Amino acid sequence: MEILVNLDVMMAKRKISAGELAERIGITPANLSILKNNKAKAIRFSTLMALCDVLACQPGDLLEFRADTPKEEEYHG
Amino acid sequence: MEILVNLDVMMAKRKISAGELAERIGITPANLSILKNNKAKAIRFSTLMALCDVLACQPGDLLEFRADTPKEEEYHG
DNA sequence: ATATATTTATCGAAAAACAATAAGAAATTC
DNA sequence: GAATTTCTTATTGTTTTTCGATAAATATAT
Repeated sequence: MEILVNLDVMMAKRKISAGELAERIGITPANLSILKNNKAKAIRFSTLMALCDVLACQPGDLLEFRADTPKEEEYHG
Repeated sequence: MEILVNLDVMMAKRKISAGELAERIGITPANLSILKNNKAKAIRFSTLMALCDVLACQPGDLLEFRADTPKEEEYHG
């Protein structure tokens, strides 16, 4: 059960690089990377807003609730 | 330009009260109220996850990016 | 290989969640 | 319409986490 940040998908759709996105939303590339790779534990609405603005999308395009990552055992055991 | 928390809509759909939701996701009613009434400036993924779990919904059902509240002038001016 | 882009890591500072609590306001019930 | 429950607002303090700044490591082209 987790929240995933699907920034990579939206970036691919918009053909925008991490560096450019970081610059346009006004955070450092280092911090954007943390967000993009699911290392963040929270997000400020100001940041989410900037992302939605620049990527022209909705929070639902960036955030996903995944109830479960099925375990190996369920496939093989 | 803002992020809105549409918790009230989802709560209405699920017929759940603020008190019960607070208890089930494990935060105080006071803090849930802040979230529900758009007074929060950020959200932890752990909280968003609990909300999505209990309400059986996606982040996109709870969070909305609104580009603009049209100003009076644009209607009358 | 060289240059560029991204990721990871560390440090410090500022912001904000959240608990606990109390008090006020608003619904609801009787 | 009074009592009761529920919700909201406010305050204080603690803890968590973002985020900037920076540097180093890694990956990705060219």
